[in-house]
Amino acid sequence: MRKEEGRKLMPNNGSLTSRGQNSRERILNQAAQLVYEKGVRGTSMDDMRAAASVSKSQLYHYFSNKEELILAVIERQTVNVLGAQLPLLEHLDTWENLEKWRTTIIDLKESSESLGGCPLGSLASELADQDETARVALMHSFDEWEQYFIDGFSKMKERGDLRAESDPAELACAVITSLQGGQLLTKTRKSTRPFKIALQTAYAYVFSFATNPQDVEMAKKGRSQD
Amino acid sequence: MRKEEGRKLMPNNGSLTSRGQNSRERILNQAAQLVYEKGVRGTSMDDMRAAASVSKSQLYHYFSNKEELILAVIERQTVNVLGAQLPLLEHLDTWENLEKWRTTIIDLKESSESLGGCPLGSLASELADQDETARVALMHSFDEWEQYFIDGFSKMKERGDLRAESDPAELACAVITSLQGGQLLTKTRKSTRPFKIALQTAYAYVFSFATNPQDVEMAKKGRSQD
DNA sequence: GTTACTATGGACTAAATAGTCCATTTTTCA
DNA sequence: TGAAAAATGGACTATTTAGTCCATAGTAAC
Repeated sequence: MRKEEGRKLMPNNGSLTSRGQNSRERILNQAAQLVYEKGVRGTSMDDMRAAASVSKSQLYHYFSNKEELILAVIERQTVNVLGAQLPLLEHLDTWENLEKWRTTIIDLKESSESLGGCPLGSLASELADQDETARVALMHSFDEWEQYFIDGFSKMKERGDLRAESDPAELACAVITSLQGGQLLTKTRKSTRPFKIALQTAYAYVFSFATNPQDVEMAKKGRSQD
Repeated sequence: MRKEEGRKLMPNNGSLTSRGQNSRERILNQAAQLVYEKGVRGTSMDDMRAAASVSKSQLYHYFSNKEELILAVIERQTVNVLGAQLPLLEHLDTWENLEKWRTTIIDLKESSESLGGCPLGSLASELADQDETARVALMHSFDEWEQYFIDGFSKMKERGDLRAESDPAELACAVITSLQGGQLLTKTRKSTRPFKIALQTAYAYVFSFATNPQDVEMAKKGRSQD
């Protein structure tokens, strides 16, 4: 009961007690988890209420309706997904680091028992056609994700690792779309094979714009030797 | 009222009158359409009932419950999706025909107003984790789809268009996953750009196994001249 | 026509759903 | 300490949902 530190005096955000923040967090975490497992329409407000061990009035005290809660879930999952890869995302500017990102998320996928697809992809598939606000939010999540790749590829282009006719934005889009397709098929087939093939496909496309293909080979070797 | 021909005597399948078949078809078509637009959980049995202009008892006369109806929808959408590309799918064994398939489905996507994603992909995203029977059915749908590519790539390999170290099954998987990822992002971004980039990415991967890259260039030129 | 089967209409139920409302408890801070 | 604000408990409602049931109408074939 004494684990939170930034306590008392001056509510951290819009007039929320630390107790209140705690409740709100619990709701949001449980909601994100449930929605990931059962989908938005497959998760009732009461399911989330029960999972978070709060009362109905609390649920509606912190989120005025389901739509708003789901919007918060989208933001939360964006932070979760990008956060899990953040240190790697920030340095996607060498062949070696690019390789490291790939092997890391493949290991992540392979070690997890879920095979449940990407939280953002699942939300996008369910909501893009139903809720314009959610669609735009998810689009921005993908923008944010792609931007790390755009930045990395741009640096590689400036440095001369990628040829002048390469388009960093296009390559970034290729990586994210492939990854999403891979997640979807992997979830459907309950096998990581499509995921790996999809990433391989996207990478081959990126590599095809390499100025010195030997650099790419070296980066791969460096990985497998390690 | 006289449009159906295979009428009378000997019910075409399990004791269904032509009138009955007509009702069943109407339900299935409307269900497929509604589920495509609003998702499985977003479409109630009553929605489908109303759209098909049938009574509750009819709905449950032809489909014993929602799960079974959705299973029928999966089969129907598989036929719809593959059927729309069938003549092209059956001859994916030259660079030129491969190009023709790509340009055709891109044109299809671009001309349609929907931008609503692939019906099979959407179903897979919603159901793979929820309904094991549906997951397996969808997996088989993707198997069937991929098989056309496996067959085409195998022929190209035998003929020497694709190098010996190429793996037709892997290339087929690359095409389908890319396509699905492209559909998802295109639906989220309301732009056909991701769809086109995803296909471009998959094709570049396939082309990278070409024995004679000039053949590929010729096939592309042949398209753009036409 | 009569018999047997198929097709249809629609009322009905039990459970689940999103959301409201008000009373009570706990915390803040002057 | 005491008033104001935040947090909580939980009953309640109106609607939607999947699914049942029974009665009636239509059709096939002898």
